Amino acid sequence: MATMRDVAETAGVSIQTVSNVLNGKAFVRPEIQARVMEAVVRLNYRPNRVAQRMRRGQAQALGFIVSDPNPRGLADPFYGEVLTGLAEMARARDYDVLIEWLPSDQPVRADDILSPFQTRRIDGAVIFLHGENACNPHLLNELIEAHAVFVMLECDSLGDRGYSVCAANFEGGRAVTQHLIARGHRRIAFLDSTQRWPAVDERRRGYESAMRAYGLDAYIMGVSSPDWTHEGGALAVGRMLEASDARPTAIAAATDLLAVGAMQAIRARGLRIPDDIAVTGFDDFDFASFVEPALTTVRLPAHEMGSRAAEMLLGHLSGGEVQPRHVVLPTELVVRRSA
Amino acid sequence: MATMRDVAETAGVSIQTVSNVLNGKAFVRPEIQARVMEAVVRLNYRPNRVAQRMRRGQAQALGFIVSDPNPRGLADPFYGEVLTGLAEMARARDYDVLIEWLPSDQPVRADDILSPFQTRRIDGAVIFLHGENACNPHLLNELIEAHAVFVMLECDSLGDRGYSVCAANFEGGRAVTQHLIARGHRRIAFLDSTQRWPAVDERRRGYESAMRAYGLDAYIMGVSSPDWTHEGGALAVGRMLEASDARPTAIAAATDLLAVGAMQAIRARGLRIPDDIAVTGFDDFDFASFVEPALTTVRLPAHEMGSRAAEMLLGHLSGGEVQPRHVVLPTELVVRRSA
DNA sequence: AACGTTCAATTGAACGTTAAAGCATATTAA
DNA sequence: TTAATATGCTTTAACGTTCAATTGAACGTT
Repeated sequence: MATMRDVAETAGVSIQTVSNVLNGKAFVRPEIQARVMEAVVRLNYRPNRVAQRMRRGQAQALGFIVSDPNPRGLADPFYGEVLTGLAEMARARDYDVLIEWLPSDQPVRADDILSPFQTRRIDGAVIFLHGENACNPHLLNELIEAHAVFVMLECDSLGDRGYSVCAANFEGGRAVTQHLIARGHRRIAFLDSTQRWPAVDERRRGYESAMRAYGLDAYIMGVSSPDWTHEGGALAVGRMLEASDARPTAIAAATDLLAVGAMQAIRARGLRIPDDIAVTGFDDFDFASFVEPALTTVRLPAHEMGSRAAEMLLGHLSGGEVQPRHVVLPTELVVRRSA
Repeated sequence: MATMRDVAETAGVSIQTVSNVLNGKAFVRPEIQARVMEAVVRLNYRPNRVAQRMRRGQAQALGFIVSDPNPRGLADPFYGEVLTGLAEMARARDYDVLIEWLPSDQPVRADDILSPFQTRRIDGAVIFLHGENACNPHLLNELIEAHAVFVMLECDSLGDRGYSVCAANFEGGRAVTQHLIARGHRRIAFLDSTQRWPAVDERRRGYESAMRAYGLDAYIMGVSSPDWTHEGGALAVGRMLEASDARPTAIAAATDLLAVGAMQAIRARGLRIPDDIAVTGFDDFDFASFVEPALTTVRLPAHEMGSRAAEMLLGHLSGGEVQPRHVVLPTELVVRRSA
């Protein structure tokens, strides 16, 4: 592989001049510029990014740090979409994207996240933490104190000490509940995990807000173990259907996966959707339009979350003032046939 | 951030001795080792990976290079699963994983793939190319001639000049067809895109092989535009259902997405699955068990494809002989209710 | 003619690490 | 006792690039 030195020798100039031509930092005579560029092409020279990173003291790379106990890992399409948005934006600015998948289901330690910063592999990171790790104040404090540059997804608890990009979970929860109410439902249950997760708490508050606005009683169904899975949703809803005399006419699930579980349990008991019980989800996963009946749900702006987060990181890294520090991107009610 | 120099000064030894202690390259007196380690802990020293990469002349990073015209990008769960397997293996060997998403739907150029190698950002790559890019011999030749270290997914046309990891597409196609035959079907159509794609060609050959073995006629239904989508599948199957007098009793689709499209078209005409027409897919996407009826399909070993590919790359990079060069991982027939 | 300016290129040093050679000191062999 | 060998740490140099300082020429001013 040709180095700058080779180019310099071929063009008959100094190494620094080659650097100047390539980076446009200083004025170089057009004639010499042409000679350098010719050598660059002839030798098929490509700058050694590692040497650049070394000399410039910056990694020119962003990390995508995800912690999720789910064994399917990054296969969750939400991550893929976020990552695509992130990768597109990074690519446009010639930054690399590094994947940091934290497989453990134990509490995330600050070191797990700081490590790629400390070893100078990334300049900044988009961080998504699942469940109870999501807004852990101790963890966040450690990151701030270490001066890590990062954007949290679905957690805006850092005020002016941090950046975040969130979906409008509250509004989404309210919109889907209002939709159910407008369809005439009055007994509407919210299907949730018992494991806390701030993003989902917002969805539930949106639901509660809508219910309150219409003077209706909220009814939270907690799914415990297996958490956040369709099996868990099916189990919880199944139990409810057998026990209950005043069963709800609609179930608003906190995620599409829980909604699918609910649908399975409902159908397994010979009930019809949406006639006997309406079901809504949240996320608008791929399969939402494939299930029968197609799922009414709330779409997350996943792709844009990735690109906006990258934009904020890159803005901060290039020294600009990034405002606002906390972005909430709109969610969208997608009405299909399940409610 | 502390450097090796700081550690050396704190411990009262030379920089090289610190390096020796940390890398275990030369014998250092236990007493001095302890002093160095103490300084490392006290200063919270972390090796600068960029400097290591620079000095050692290797990136300690693997790329995951994907080209897919689909605008949803990496959101396809297949990529997520592969990536998870890749990331786990890389992490275990302390390699980084770099995402290289080639968004274009134009032919992939060798430079797109070579660029991260030439700029020294990766040592090796797992490459997945979609559709007609997949086994483009010119492209592959250029990669080989540039001495790029890579493992192709779903393309084994390189003989002893390259590495590959494939799913047993042929066997999967045969197995699912045999399953349909065993269920009594005789008129079985294969639902495919008209756009060529070697991995899917294998599936079709598996289908044809099974059909031939039972003396049955193959019937290929080509889906053109929109390619590889469920809309495309629905359109093609819809047309077939209206035109045909001798309609098939089963449809073996080349992908789950096409299968879902087929199911929608079938249901839209008031026919029942599997009673009137049985449907099978290929991929075992998340939603395969959520559609109604749950889809009989063939599971791809996506996670293992990622980890095996990483293993081969790492093996090659550490100078070992990697055998075999071409790995075919078993697929698994997953029988659900659609066939 | 002497001087300061500007322009266009060069030179030297540095980023943090590791390979290789170097140099003491201690140990062994003749 | 002396040379050969082993041990344990240090010094030097280098990876490829960019920053900062420097040189030398051309030019205009007084």
